[in-house]
Amino acid sequence: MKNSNENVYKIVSLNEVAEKAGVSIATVSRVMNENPKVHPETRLKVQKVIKELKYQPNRVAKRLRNRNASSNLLGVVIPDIQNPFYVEVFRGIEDVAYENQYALIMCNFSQDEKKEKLYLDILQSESIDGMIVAPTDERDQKVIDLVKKGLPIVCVDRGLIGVDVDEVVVENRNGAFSAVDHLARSGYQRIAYISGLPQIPSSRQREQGYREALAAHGLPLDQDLIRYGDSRHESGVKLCEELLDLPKPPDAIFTGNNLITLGALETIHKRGLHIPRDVAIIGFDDMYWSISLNPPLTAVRQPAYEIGKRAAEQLIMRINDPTRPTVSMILKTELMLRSSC
Amino acid sequence: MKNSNENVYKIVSLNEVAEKAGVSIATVSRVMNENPKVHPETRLKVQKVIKELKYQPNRVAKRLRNRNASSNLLGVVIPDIQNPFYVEVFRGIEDVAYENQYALIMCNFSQDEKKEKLYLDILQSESIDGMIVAPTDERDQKVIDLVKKGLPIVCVDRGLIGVDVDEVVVENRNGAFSAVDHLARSGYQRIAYISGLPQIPSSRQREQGYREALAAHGLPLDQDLIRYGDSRHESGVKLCEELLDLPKPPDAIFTGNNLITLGALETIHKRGLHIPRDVAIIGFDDMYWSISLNPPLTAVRQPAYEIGKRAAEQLIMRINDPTRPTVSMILKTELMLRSSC
DNA sequence: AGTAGTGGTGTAAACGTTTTACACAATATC
DNA sequence: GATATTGTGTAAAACGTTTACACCACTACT
Repeated sequence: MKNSNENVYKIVSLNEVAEKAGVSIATVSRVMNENPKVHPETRLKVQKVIKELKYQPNRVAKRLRNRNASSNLLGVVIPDIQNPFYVEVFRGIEDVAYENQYALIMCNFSQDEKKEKLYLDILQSESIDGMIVAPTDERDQKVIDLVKKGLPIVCVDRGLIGVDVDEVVVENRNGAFSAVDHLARSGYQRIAYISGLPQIPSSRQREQGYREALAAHGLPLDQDLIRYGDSRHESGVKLCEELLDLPKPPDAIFTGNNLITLGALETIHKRGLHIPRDVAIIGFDDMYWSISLNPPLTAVRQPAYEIGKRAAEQLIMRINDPTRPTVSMILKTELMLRSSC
Repeated sequence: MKNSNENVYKIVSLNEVAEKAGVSIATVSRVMNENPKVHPETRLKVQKVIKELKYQPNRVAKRLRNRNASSNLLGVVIPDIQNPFYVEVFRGIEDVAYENQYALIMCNFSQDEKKEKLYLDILQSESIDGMIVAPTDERDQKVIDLVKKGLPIVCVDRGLIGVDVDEVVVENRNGAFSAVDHLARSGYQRIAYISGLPQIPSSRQREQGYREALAAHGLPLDQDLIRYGDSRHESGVKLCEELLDLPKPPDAIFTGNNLITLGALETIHKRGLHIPRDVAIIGFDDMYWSISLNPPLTAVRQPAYEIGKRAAEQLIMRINDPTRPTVSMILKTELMLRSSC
C-alpha cells in the first residue's frame, strides 16, 4: 500500500506570479487582497500575470497563516443520511448557511461512535468556523471537549449534559404522548412501541411519552410490547415481525422514527395484513410523501426544516459573538392525521 | 459584518508539547508518527504530555508541509441530497471508502451550477485525495479542468465529454425502454413522460428510451405528453397536474426519477384517483419502501448502492495508480414489477 | 587507542500564504 | 536646505508540520 502519490498536480504559488511579474510576493498579495497601496501600473501588470498563470490562492496556506480568519466553512455531522428527517434538517441548515456565505461540508457517521469521533477530528482540524452536530448521546465526550475548547457548536435533535451549548430540539415526550393518546382514544388497547437506539435521548423521551399516555388511559404496560432497535430500517422490519409473532400481538404500533416506520410497513405489507384493520400504525416523523403510502400515514410531524434553519441561525450568531448566552430551543411537534389508525 | 473572530480557540501545537516535555518538536513529531528512533523512556514521557494536553496534530499545517502526502479524504459532490438514489449511491461509496481508511466529505449542490463550482473549489483546496462527482452536464468545464489538472475523479450517474475520465453509469435508455415497453404491452396507449432537467444526460437518455419504446409499439408520439421539469418533487407534482388536466389525459405516466414519482403520486392521490385504474404509473428509480406505497410501485431499479461502491473502488485504484487507463462502467437496470401499472 | 558504526536527539529549512517593519524615493512644508 | 509626509516597494517573520542533517555519547571492532 504505497502512498507516494507522485500525481502531485502542479500548483501555482505567489512566488511564481511574483517572479514572472518582476515584483515581490508581497505586492502580488496586495493585488490579490485589493490593497490600495500599489501603483496602478504595477497592479495591471500583476493582474495580467495572475490571469495568465490561472493563479489561485492556496486555502491551506492561507488558513495556516492566519488561523483567526474565517474559512467560511461550516461542518455538519449527522447520524444517518438515510433518514429523511436529517436530510430535511440539512436542507434547513443549507439554506441559511448559503444565504450567509457559508459553505457546508457534511459528514455522516451512521450511528457509529468511532466514525463520529473521526469526523469530529477531521472537521476540527480543517479549521471550520463552526459546526452543527447531533451527538450520539448526551455525554458525548468528544463533542463536549470541542464545546469547551470554544469551537462554535450547535446541537440538533439531541442535547448535551454537563456543558453549556446551544441546542435545537423537539418536544419528544409531548409528541409521543399525543400519538399514543390518539391511538388510545381511537380504541386501541394493545399498543406497541418500536424504539430506536435506547442511548439516544430522543428514543427515551419518546418512550416516556408512550408510557405516560398508556397510564393516562389506564392501559396496562406490557414489556413485551416495547422493542428496542437501532433506529434503522432493518430493525423496523425485524422488530415488527417479532411483535406480530407474539401470542397476543398488538393491535396498534407506534414507531420510533421514520426508518422504523418504513420497516414496519414493509413487514405488515409482506404479510398481506390490512392497516388499520389488522394492525394500526402511527409514526414519529412525517415525510412529505406520507400521503402516498398505503394507507396514508398518520404521524407526528417534527419541523425538520425549521430545526435546521434555527440551528444554522444560532450557529452563525454564535460565530459572530462567541460570548452570547447559550440558548435551548424546543420546537413543537404536530400530529398529522391520516388513515393508518 | 465583522470577521475579527477573537474566538480563536486555543490550539495545542507541537511546540507546547515539546516545551512541556522538555524535548524538541522533532522528537514529539517522531513520537506522533511512531518513528522507532526514539528512546522508550522519552516516548513514554512525551506520550504522557500529549495525553495531558490533548494534543492533536493540525491537519492544515501537515498538508501544507507535504502536499504529496495523502489526506485520506475523499470528496463527494452530489446534485441533490433529497433524492434517495444519491443517498444510496453515497452509502455504497461510504462503505468502500471506510474500508480503505478514507473519510468522506460530502457537498450537495442542489442542481445549482454556481454552488457546484464553489464546492469543487473548496474541495480542491482542501487537498482531498480524489473525488466522486455527478456533474451538472456533460461539458461541465470546472470538472473537466480538474480532471485535466490530474486530480483523481470518478463521475457517477453522468459522464463527461471531451476528456478521459472514469465513470460509472447506468443503462438509462434500456431501462426507460423496458419501462415504457411494459406499459405498452399492458395495453396503455397514451403514455406520458415527466422528465427531469433536460440538460442532464440521463434525462435525455431516458427520453430516448421512451421514444423508442413508443415507436416499437407503433404508438404515436404526442409532444403534449412529454413534460420537462427540474428533477425535484415539486415539479413532479406540478407536471402531473398539467398532464391530468389535459383534454385527453394520459392513461399511464412514466416518471423520470424518484422525486418526480413521489410528486406525481401526491397529485394523483390528492385528486382521489385510483392507480392503476384511472392512471397507471411506472417510475425510474426504485426505493426500498416502494412496496409500502399505494399501490406498491412498479419501477426501474438502478443498482444505486452498487454504483457508489464501484465508483469508490475505481477512485481508490486511480489514486494508487494515476496512470491506469480510464474505464467506463455501465450497469444494468432491472424492472421491478409491482402493481402500479 | 583510534576508527567506525550505532541509537537517540536537536537544528533548521521548507511548504504558501499574510502581515509587519522598514527602506527608499518623491513631494510638500517650514 | 533641512525636515516631515506620503506613496510604493522589499524583506522577514509567522502559522504547525515533517525531515534531512548534524551532533553526541556510546559500543564494537581493528
